[in-house]
Amino acid sequence: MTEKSRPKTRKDRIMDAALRIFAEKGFQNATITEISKEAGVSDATIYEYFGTKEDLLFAIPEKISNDTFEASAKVIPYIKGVEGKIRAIMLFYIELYQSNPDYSALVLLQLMSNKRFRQTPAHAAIRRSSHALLDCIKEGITDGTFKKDANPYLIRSMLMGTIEHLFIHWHMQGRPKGKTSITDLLDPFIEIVFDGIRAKKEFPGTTLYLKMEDIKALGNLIQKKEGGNSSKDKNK
Amino acid sequence: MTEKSRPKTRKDRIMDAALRIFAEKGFQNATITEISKEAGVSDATIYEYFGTKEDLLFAIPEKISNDTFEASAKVIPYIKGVEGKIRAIMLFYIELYQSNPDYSALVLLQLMSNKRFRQTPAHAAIRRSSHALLDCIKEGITDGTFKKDANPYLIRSMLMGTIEHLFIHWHMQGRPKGKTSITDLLDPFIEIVFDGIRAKKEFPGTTLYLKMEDIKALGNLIQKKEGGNSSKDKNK
DNA sequence: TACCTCTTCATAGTCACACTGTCAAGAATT
DNA sequence: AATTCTTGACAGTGTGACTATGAAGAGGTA
Repeated sequence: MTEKSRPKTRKDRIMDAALRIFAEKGFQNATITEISKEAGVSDATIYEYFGTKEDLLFAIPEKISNDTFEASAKVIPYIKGVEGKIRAIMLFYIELYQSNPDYSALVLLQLMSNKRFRQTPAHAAIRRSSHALLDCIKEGITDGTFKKDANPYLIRSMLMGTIEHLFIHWHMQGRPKGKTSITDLLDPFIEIVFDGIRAKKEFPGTTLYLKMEDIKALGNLIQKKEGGNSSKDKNK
Repeated sequence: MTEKSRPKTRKDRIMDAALRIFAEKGFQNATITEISKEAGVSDATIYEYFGTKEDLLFAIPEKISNDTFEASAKVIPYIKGVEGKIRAIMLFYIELYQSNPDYSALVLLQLMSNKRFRQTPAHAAIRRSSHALLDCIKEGITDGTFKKDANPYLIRSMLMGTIEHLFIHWHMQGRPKGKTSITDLLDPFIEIVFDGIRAKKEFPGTTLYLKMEDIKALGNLIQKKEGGNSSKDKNK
C-alpha cells in the first residue's frame, strides 16, 4: 500500500493474465501456454515464479483478500453499534464482488470448493473476515440489540449466503430485468434480516444507512490521523 | 418409479462408483482407472456408456434431481397458502441435501460452477425447482401475503443462498457445536424471512409448521388416489 | 577487447492420463 | 455347431503439465 502503482513485474503480468484466462475458461480448461502467451513470457518462466499451475491459481486472490480484510479491520472499530458494523462489513463484501468480478467468480466458483485452497494465506484472510462478521453478530446478541435466542451461525449464513447467491446467479445468467446492482438490494435485504432478529422492534439502528462512500471517507480520515502519530496504536 | 429396486446394471454400478470417488477426491483428481476398478469393470467399458469423463459426471445427478423435482411438483399444488408452499419447497431442498450428502457436495461444489453442466437435463430440473420457488414468492406478493414492494429475486436468494451456505460450510468444516441438523434451523430461519416480508404482521401462516413427514404422507395419499384413477390427469 | 560469472528465458524434451482401436473370450441365439 | 452380441485386456495416441539444458544478455575485472 505504501508504493503506489509500481511498474508491473513479470510476476504481476503473469498473475493478471492468469486471472483473466482462469475467469474466462475455468481453471481446468485454461492452459499454461495460453497464459504465458497472454503475459508475453515463456511457459518455463511461469514455473520460476510458481511451483505448479495450482499455486499460480492460489496466488491470485491473496493480495486482494488481504487488502480488503485489512481495510475493513481498520474501519470497523470506529463504527458505533453492531448494526452499523454489520452493514459496513456487508458493504465491503459487495464492493469487493462488484468491483472485481473476475476475482469474485474465481474465488466463489472455483476456489472455495477446493480443499487445498483452504490452507493458503488467501483463505486465511477470507476466514478472518467471516469470523469478524460472526463476532459482530454475537456482540449484538450479547448487548441486547438482537434477540437472545438468535443463532449467530444462521444469521451469518443468511448475510453471506444471500449475497453470494445473488452474485453467482447474476454472474452466470445475467441480472434480472431493471436491477442495476447488488448494492440496490442491500437496504431492503438488511432490513428484512434485522427486522427479524432485533430485540426491540421500534429501534431503528443509528448507523443503518451508512454508505460505502462514508466508509471510504472514514478510512481516509483514519489514515491521516495515523500518519501524524506513531503508526502502531489503533485499538479502538 | 414403477420398477422398485431393480437389479443394478453395470451402468448403475459405474455411476455409483463414480459418485463415491468424485465426491471423495474431486472430479480432476479422480481417474477413470480408479472408477473402473471400484465398479469392477474395465476402463473401456465406461466409454461404452459415457462419451467422456465429464459426461459421466453430468449423468450422476440427473435421476435424483428429476425425482426430487417431480415429487415436489406433485405435492405443492395440494398445499394451501404460499407460506406453506414455500416451506414445503425448502423442506424438499433440505431433505435432498441431508440425505444425499455426496450428491449435494458434487452439485453445489463442482457442478453449479460448470458452464457445460448448465445445458444438461439435470440442471434443467434444478432450474425448474428454483423457478417454482420464485413463482410461489411472486404469488405471495400478488395475493397480499407479502409486502407489495418485496423483491422476489432477493427473497429467493435469501431462501436458497442461506441453506446452500449452511450446507457447504457444514460439509467442509463440520457443523458448529451442539447443532444436529439444518432442519433444526429451518423454523427460526423461515420465521425471520417471513417476519421481514409479511404484509400483515399478526398473520401467523396457517401451514407454517408443516413437517417433512406430513409432506411425505401427503405424497403417499396422492399416489394412492391416482393409482385408482387413470394415471394422467393431475392438474390441481 | 578478452574473459568470467550470474540471471533470465526458450527449446526440446518426459510423463501421466483421458481416450481409442483391436481382438479374443464368453454368453445368447439359432 | 454356427452365429451374432457383449465385454474387457492391452497396446496404442494425443494433450498438456512440468523439467533439464543451454543460449543470450548484464555486470565485473584485467
